[in-house]
Amino acid sequence: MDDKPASRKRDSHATRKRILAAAKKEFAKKGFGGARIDEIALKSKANKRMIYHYFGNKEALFLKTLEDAYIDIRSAEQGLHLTALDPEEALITLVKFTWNYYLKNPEFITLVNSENLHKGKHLKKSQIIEEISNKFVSMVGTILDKGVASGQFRAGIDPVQLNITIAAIGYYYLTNRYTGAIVYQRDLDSKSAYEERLNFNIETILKLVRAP
Amino acid sequence: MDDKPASRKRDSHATRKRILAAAKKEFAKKGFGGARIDEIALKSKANKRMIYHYFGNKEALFLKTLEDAYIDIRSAEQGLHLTALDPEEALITLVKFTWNYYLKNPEFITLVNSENLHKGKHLKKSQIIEEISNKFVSMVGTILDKGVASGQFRAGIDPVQLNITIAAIGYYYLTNRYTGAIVYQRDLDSKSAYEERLNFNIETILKLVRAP
DNA sequence: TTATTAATTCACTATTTAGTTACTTACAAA
DNA sequence: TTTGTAAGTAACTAAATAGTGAATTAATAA
Repeated sequence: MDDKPASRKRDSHATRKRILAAAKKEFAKKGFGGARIDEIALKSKANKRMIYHYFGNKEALFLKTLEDAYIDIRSAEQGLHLTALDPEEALITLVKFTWNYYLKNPEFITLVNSENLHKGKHLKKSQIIEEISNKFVSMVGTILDKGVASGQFRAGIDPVQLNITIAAIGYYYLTNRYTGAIVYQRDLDSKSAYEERLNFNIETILKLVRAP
Repeated sequence: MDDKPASRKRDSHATRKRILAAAKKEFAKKGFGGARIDEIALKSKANKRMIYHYFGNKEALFLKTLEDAYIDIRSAEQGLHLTALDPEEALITLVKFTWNYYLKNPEFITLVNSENLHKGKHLKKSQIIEEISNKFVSMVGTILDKGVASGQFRAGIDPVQLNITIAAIGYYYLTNRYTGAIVYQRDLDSKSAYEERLNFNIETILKLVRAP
């Protein structure tokens, strides 16, 4: 029936995947400095030597993990086909998507935080990030232009600043919800708290872009 | 002339201060997991044994460092006397202050990030944080109430959500400016980029709160 | 002066760490 | 069936690592 044997004992592709999955969890959980190669080897059920064989060293493994995380979010964004929507609907969809992606992929946030702690030294070496970012950056620009043309949005909004703001209002809340809960003495981590925040964020962005 | 000798050879107060200053830098630079006690001992020119003598262990030292950071920002905020200002002026001042504090105290951001990576486990043990946070949280509530009463602000804005948003739009930009510069292919780290962002943030908050 | 206390130092441990050397084993093409 | 290649393993190293035990030294109060 199967073209390939059901249980290959040697499978470099599968081993690489297991290592990357374990690395994502470990780096996300403890940051680059706190992550342990031995732990990644254990959790991926790969021999530690294979990590060095496939990825070279800890820093290169971190970069690959980070690249994969960016590729995942950017391709999911492309799948939204936002430029086909009504401009206001497109922005609402983007705010919701961004929020839900961060919520469901908490590793993304902590990986990015860890990389910024190191001032972007790993990502700077990446060949792929710039090209996958281009489409993403121009997307919001296109939405804004359409909204200005239709009279729904005011003119002169910088798409990069807007993009950063859309990310910020979701990202900050989620990454800092633990200290936030202590400072604000409120549960920020429940389903109803999430709903409330998402609605507030949509409101924030719409009030920012809408024509007077 | 001097009441106390100019160069005391034994000075527990000074030693503690040097240790805390070095710990702040080290934890901020490498996160809790990446920070090294030996490095803190070296940089503070204190014997490593003194760190354990005064602070117990790495986690307790981290908590003390974090507490001091929160105490510093909260007392600076209290010094603004925002509730005495016109409500709109008060919010603008708070947005500016928050931005400039993050910019001039980058350790605050990375310490808080590191603590959130560990889901707030250290700060939860803090006795002092809740009480210093109370005044801060109610401050924005008072400003909002005054603005609603004067007709400048719309009613129904949650002061906690607003507070989080004011922090978010500054914090996210600054903490993620390194990966941001790569993704957006723009220098986010120059004086003019800072000015531009601060203006955008003030606009975002005013459009959010102003009465229609 | 002397006894007490607290600041400081030194030398140490047990464990963990990233990374390596040298090997064995499965597979597939010839 | 042979043989080259790549997947995988085991055992190791040198340097770090958080944390300690026990001694020494400076200031101070009696």
